[in-house]
Amino acid sequence: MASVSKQPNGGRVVQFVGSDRKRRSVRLGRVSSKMADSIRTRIELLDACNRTGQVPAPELLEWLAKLDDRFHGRLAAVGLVAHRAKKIKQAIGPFLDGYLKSRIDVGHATMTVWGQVVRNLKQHFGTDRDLATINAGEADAFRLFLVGQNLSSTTVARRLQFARQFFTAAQRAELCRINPFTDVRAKAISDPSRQVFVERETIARVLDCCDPTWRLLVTLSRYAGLRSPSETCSLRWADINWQANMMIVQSPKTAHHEGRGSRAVPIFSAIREELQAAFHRAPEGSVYVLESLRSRAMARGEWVNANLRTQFERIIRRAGVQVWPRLFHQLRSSCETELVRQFPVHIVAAWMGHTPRIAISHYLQITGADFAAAAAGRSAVDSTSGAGSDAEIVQSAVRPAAATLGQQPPRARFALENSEDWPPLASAGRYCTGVPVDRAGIEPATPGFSVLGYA
DNA sequence: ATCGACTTAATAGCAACGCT
DNA sequence: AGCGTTGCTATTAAGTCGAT
Repeated sequence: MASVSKQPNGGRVVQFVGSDRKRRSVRLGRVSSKMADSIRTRIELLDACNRTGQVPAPELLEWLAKLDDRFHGRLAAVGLVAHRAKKIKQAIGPFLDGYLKSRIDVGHATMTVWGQVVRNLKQHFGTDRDLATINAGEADAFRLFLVGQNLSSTTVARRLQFARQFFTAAQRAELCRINPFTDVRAKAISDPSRQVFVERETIARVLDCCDPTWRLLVTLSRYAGLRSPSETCSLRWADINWQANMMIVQSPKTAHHEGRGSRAVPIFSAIREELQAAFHRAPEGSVYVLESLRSRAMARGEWVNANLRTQFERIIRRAGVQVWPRLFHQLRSSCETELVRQFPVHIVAAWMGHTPRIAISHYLQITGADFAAAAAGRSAVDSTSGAGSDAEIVQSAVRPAAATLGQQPPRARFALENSEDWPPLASAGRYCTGVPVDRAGIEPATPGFSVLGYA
């Protein structure tokens, strides 16, 4: 049926007559006679299947599947098997651009971050590079490239994670066989030097240099722990329940998680006055609390980089205060650090809109006040000024809810709802209407508003 | 009807050819 | 150098036919 012969150059060739009666040769290169013979047997089997229309045995199919493209191509050339689907060369640049474009499901900020990784990948590999040819070693080299950019370890880790995600997408599209980034990981080590506790005295000096709008923004960041600009700029007057001392904070960052598009946050004593003053100032029909900043942070209904940082740094310098790293984040972090001195971490984490685990690993700080209090034999709670009043506000906020429920005392209810990670304190989406509030009274009535969201 | 010798066509094996 | 094709020879399978 088929024969093996040796060529002058030492290579072997299997010859047979195909079903079209033409003599065909399959070159094997320099292989042992034993190997050549086993291939000859398989070629005979394939030829027989071709003629009789039978499906090759599983073992034979497996052998075929494992062949490299080159040799498989030779078998296909002589009509023994069908040609493999032609591999489309996919350049990395166009693929990544297309991938980003296709992901209409992610937010603007996510797209910005992904764009940075795409930029890095294009820089390192070149836009025309066939992504199927990138191996794990080169993915390792990309990691070192990122390290060389003087990025923090968390950034490197995160960007590698995104690179892995992009290549998984390519793999699923069958544009590459393996994901070269599967095992390329970097340990994210948080940099404690970027953790700063912004003292109340410090922020007071900064507030003195703020215009009213900025006063409110900074106050909401430092004393209610809102994310800026996403949450501060999303806050509406309709979200504020003056009587219940509670506001519903819209949270774009976590909106993609079930039930975490918004949360209830107490109107702490430290923010109430600022909020009320802003309410007085607000023009008739205002919807958003920080309308003017919002218009700068939004364009065509999408978030854009508001770059609050530049202006904030100017204000801080004007106040004669040294600029601290991660401006708004550290205000939020300082707020949470203070709050856990008064309330259990699971409650505070719920107000902050994250889990206790995130609070502990990224937010809670050790401050000089803790050392001072410990040395003086007091608990950290005692050392926080104004603790009593905030605790009262929280109690007053919780009481009506408990009354509505007519069930457990408020504390028990909180513990129940927030025992592990998140069940949301308030599944607040249901009463966030976005309807402009009538500005007639300073404490607008909000009928049907239940604090915990349990009507 | 069956067997074996002989003939012939098809196929196998080897090596060289010629192109890229 | 590597590849597919082709020429030539050897081998095998199939067909033919006469002797039994």
